[in-house]
Amino acid sequence: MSKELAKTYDPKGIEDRLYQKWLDKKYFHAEADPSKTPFTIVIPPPNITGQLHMGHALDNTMQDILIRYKRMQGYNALWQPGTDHASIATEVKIIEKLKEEGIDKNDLGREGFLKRAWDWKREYGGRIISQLKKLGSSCDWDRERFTMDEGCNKAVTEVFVKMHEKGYIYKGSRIINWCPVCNTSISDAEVEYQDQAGHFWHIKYPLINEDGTVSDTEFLTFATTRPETMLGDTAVAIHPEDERYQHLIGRKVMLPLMNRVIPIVTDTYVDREFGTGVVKITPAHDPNDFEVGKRHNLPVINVMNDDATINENGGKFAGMDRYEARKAIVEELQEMGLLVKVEDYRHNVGTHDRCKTTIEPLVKEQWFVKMDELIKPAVEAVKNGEIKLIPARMEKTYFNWTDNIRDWCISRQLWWGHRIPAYYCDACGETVVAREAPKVCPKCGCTHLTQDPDTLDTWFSSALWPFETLGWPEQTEDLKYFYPTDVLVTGYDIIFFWVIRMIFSGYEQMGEKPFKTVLFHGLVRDGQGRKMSKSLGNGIDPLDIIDQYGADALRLTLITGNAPGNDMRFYYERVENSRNFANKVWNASRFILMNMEGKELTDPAVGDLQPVDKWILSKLNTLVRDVTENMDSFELGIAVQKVYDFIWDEFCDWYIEMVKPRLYSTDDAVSQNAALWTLKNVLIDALKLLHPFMPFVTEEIFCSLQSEEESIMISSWPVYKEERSFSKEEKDIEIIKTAVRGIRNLRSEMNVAPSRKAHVFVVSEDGDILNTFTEGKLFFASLAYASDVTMQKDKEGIAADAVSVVIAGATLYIPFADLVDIAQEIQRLEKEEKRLQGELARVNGMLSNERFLSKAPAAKIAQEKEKLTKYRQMMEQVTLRLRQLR
RNA sequence: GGAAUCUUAGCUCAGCUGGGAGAGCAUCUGCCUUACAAGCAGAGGGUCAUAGGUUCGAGCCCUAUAGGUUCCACCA
Repeated sequence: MSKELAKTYDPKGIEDRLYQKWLDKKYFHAEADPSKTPFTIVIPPPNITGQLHMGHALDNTMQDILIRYKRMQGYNALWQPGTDHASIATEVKIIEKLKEEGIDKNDLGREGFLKRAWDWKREYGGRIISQLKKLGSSCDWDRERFTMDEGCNKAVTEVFVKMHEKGYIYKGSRIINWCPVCNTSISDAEVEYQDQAGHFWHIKYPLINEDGTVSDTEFLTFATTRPETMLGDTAVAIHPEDERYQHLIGRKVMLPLMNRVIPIVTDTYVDREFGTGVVKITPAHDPNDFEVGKRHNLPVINVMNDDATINENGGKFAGMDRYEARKAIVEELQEMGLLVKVEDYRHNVGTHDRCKTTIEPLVKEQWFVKMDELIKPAVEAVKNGEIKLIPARMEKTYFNWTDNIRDWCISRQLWWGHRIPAYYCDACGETVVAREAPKVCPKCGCTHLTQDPDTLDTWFSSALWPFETLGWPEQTEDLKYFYPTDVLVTGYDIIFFWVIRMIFSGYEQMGEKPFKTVLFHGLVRDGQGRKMSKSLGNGIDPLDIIDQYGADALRLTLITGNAPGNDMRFYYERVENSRNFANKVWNASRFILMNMEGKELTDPAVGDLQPVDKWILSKLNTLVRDVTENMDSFELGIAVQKVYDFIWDEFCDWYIEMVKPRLYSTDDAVSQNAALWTLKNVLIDALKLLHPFMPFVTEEIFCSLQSEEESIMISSWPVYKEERSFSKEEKDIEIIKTAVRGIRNLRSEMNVAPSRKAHVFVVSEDGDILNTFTEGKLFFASLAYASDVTMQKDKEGIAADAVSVVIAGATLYIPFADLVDIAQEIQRLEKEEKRLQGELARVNGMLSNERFLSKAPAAKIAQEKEKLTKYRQMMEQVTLRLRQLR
């Protein structure tokens, strides 16, 4: 046990060694076991393309804290890990890599491309996992899953087929968001709106006269930000009640450049106040126009190819890029005298969140999930508290989305992902959705069927994550035991992408919520509050921080002062502080180990414990209760702050200092044993409370105190013990602390050199000297040791003692009250008096209110009565003390 | 346009259901005291954005105003 511990804590080597030990001992592994209560968290699966960033570090630290806490509490804790195939992100990366090699995706063909993708997955998929391990994550790695592994594939197909059977999945021609660069459709959630500078082109279309000729005097003027879409115009719309245009209802206009006669329709979608009150209608290239077109049975003319060039429907502009065409069209309209004016205009443009390309709304055949029915249980669950969101304000964001939900476009024109299990008959075109590829067409008997080339949105499989990882669609023991999971920890930025979709999928497939609580965290920003991003180059690599300061320091930094759902800024100063704290714990432990050297500890009788011992035990006891409460309500930042304060302030700065003289003198073995015993036991419990946050340093010390074979991570979480609550001692030591501070201040004010020692006389009310001390290295420690003498009480229970201090030849007689300054004391007491008056009024009011007495629970009434007594006593004391002081 | 959220010490932020104004860093003073200078002991520094209101009592609840951040929707 006695090994030399370094003077400063160096996490290097220690962390890897301990992690390997935990792995070897299989501490992270969980098996279904009906004799124990499960506690389950599924990891938000990181992308296989990903590198660990601060967001991951925060997310996984929080999960690890919860898992370690529950594991110590005796729960069967499972942290289910895995990775996500991240279809589009991965596909883009692979295409980039191929491009470097001079290979085009299409040259490889689907099979060849997928082979490359799987190679990529094998090469890089494990990278982020090993990075998570550096962080200390106690995931059950034996259960690692991948969203495209066999089980997940099965789950995806099963869900698709089932939902198709129920009519929740359908194929339809809709206007979708098309990314011309990625060449795929994307869902609404993937569109990111950016404020961009653009233009507002005011254009006029000539009206058609009654005789069918094109008017050269009558025009209809409107404004557009996208003139090139005019090629696909099939109407012009006005508001039905717009007085300015009543005479035009029923007439037609000539679409210039295309020489197409199109109708004027009336629709309330048109805002009379905006622009000229006239809107050109392009059903194929604008979501709103599409809806208008449907209402008026307008033809849908698609004028664009998938790469956003104009197609053959665009007449002579065919082949041009959309922006080229825009220029050409505007020029031509100007020549024709149909361009009225051009204004600068800022507006929001939809872009693809991955590649930032301006998306093109296009009408395409795609697969959709019908949301109106599916979303209902998901809304209900949050409304009635079945699923709790933390912080609660996230519910508003949640409902904001669910209330305005639209059908989910799930097909992607990509290769990397789950292929849609739909098959088309080559002969008759019949669509078959099935778990297995059909051999013959059920309609015409043809044996040639082709599978839909599209794959599914990556979030389609992520939505099944909480149950597919536990074995679904098989009814496994794991699934029955661990589902529903307990907590989901994630960033608020993917509430729409992922959280909601998991919730409705859980209810739809399992008939049960996927998790009980969702704990949201914010973004980790840089020191200037900016998002960390590659393009800015302001990202801080968590692995660098771990390398430099240790994983414990990183974890503590991420958790302290971080409230749920709030963004935080990352500062190196704070990491240093965290590292310093690890060092503080290390050194306090070293001190205790040194003093325990060669001593046999025995459990002391309660009577052998000194007031200081009882004080720290009592403080610890309260801490245990508070921290446990905070942990249970997911207030991790508050919990760790309390542990931090206890260890640094109460334990190190006061208790250890106060206890030193007992350790250094050999004349009282009983007292010494009590001190050592207290030191060791308080340290162990404090380490346990700290372990979820700082697993490595706590384990290292724990093993030095106990034995290498043991582990703090499977030790039991401390519990509140009534018999360890010593309120009298707590109060006494607090008074001593005040006295000590007062004396220190006095010395400081008098500017006395530290070599000049003070003499302290503890004097009773009658002026009898009860004890004397000489200030020295262990000056206030002596005071504490003698606290039973010092804290003589007067009849009213208030410390009436005083101290005399002799410094540099001058004798000062100081009643305790003076130490805190009489004026201040009076002020404080007056405030207290006022507070108590208010409190008494409140409690009195309550206890004389019959409605309260009849309706409130008995416990509450008893509690209030207790308070009343307490407040009365306090009031008496305060009044008395005030009289004395005045 | 709708919504959320924030405004607390020089900086960055905690402060849970109303009762003590706090932490880290920074600044200043004094200390290498045999666990720790990555430390110890102290100090200074705040009308808790502004104006009202509710309450015995408001950083916290309500209303309005100003400024910031974010999300959603998007009017061509």
